[in-house]
Amino acid sequence: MYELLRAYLNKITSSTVSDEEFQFFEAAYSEKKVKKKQFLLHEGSICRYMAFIAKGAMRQYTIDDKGVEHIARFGIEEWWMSDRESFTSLTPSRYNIEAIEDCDLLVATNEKLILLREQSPLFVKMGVILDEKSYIASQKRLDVTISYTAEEKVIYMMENHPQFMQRFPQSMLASYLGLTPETLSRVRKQLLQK
Amino acid sequence: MYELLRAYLNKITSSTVSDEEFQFFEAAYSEKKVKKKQFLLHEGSICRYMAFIAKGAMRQYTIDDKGVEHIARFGIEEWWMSDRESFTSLTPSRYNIEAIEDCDLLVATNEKLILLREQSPLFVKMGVILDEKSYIASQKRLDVTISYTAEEKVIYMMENHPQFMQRFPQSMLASYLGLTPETLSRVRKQLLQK
DNA sequence: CGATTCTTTGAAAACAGTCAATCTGTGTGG
DNA sequence: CCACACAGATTGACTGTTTTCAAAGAATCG
Repeated sequence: MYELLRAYLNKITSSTVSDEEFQFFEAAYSEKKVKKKQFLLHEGSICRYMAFIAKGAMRQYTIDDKGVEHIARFGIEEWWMSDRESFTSLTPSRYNIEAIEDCDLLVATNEKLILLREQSPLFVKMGVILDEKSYIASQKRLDVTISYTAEEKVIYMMENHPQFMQRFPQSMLASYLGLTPETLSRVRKQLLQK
Repeated sequence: MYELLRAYLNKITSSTVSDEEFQFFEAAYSEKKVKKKQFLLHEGSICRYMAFIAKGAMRQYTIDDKGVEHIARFGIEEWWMSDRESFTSLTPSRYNIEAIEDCDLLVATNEKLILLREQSPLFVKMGVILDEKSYIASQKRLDVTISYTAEEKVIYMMENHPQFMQRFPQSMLASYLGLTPETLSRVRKQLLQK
């Protein structure tokens, strides 16, 4: 499991982490399994873990006043899951993080990461790169959400996140795109006929 | 002008920056004025500056295939403007950054900031805090955009960004919210009648 | 196999968008 | 300083897309 993290670290930082430096990662992260339909985080509690998905699929979502779920993000292999606000500032989270499939995770607490940040320059580098990637991704998603029609959203999803289309139920994909499940179903049908 | 940045730095990091450390900031940032309707960044060119708005108002936007403008963000006093992707990776930007009012800016190039990052721990701290804030803000905006009706969006805007409502033209506010100017106008009228 | 959950389909209603005309306010040049 | 021009905002009528509600069909799980 740690080898997956190691390979990911090398890939994302375009470096080769030494055995010595990677030992700090092994000390910081521990293995955790979360079964399908179980939660890594519940709304109202503090997010204790920053989790690296070695295997499986998860979703992070809120529930609004009307009881409607809104999916903030999906995660699959090689993605990170956490409510960063809650994680770093130790405040109660408004998000739920749920396993959609059985998951193998590598998790670290905030204290461990503070230590790791001092021990490993590559960890710091990874953090900067990830921040930037997630910022760019959320800008793009905002753009899509604001300006695309239902059909354009679905096409965008199929082209840019085909993995998601296969692994998450339609109703969740619809919520992610800001559509109703019925609309998503109809748009898919139309697109298949072309 | 530098005093504004200094006060901001103290506020955001909950610290008091020493004269010594702040000298590095003064060396890194230089003053720049941008007049109303002029651009800090044009689509297709590389974003050379990370700008702190000391005075004025700006917007950052893209133009899509159909020629429609989409506003990614607004900025007023004490906000930062830049296309971070272009700025750090020196790639051509797809954004425009335009002054909506005459602006007084403090700008730094990427090289200067790399240096500043080594000189000033407070600058690094500020960077982490800003990343987090902007990430949280964009998650929230995504939520609003996906799940709110036109009326809810306008109410959200009035409650959370009243400064924007006053300083930016309706058409731009509409674009920011993913509405047409007509719809924004109608919703405002309805709300005033209540 | 039965029960539950998810997806699809249909019809009607609500919502926001489009197009076009009018109104308002601001700034500019005569 | 006034009058005109221009851009932005409002209003109305209409259109089209998406949602809502309800029911039937398919898939999944114990």
